[in-house]
Amino acid sequence: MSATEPMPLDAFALPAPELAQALLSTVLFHRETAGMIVETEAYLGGDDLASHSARGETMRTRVLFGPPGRAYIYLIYGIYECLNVVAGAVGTPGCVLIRALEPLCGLPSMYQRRGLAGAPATLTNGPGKLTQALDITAKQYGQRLDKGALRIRRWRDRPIFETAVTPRIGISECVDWPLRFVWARHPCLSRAR
DNA sequence: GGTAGGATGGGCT
DNA sequence: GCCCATCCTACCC
Repeated sequence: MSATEPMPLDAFALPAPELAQALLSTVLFHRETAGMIVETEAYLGGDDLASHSARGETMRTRVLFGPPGRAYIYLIYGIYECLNVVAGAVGTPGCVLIRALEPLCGLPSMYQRRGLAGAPATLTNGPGKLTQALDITAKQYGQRLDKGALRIRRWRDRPIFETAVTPRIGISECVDWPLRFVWARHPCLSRAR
């Protein structure tokens, strides 16, 4: 595959469902490790009751209401961190959850951070797994993703792949909304479909 | 192949 | 005090 190039900050200024699709095949870098994004979910503002922004702006959700291209990171089940990319414009609290990567660089570090053996796909085929493998924590809350230590870059020549759309995983509201986007049949997805 | 249960802590009512 | 945008292990087909 060809080399990567920076993703300009204004490329993140899309409605969450469009950004979720645009982020497929881009590469997430942090601390000597990197992986290609193959699974995302869009979370909307307004009437999307599954979104953390649905109950308004709080200390935790503050970054969702600001400019796009920032990291929204939260602790889930007291154990795992989940990484989201803030989408849209100021005041529109959409975001994109990064759910799975294909490991590309620094696999020994990923195995060490995960503390488990297994196939490379198991390093990053889930939202809690990939943050552990790339050492992404609440310390990165609010950071810009177009440049810096935690960054997203895109291939100069975007690979050709098929996108599939499904409902989101693990939520109890808006369960049928088609807002999960995957690289179809990719071996590193968190679920087969 | 499958599922049931526990870990664990911050956010919110 | 309850609820999680999860993961792993144990156990059962």
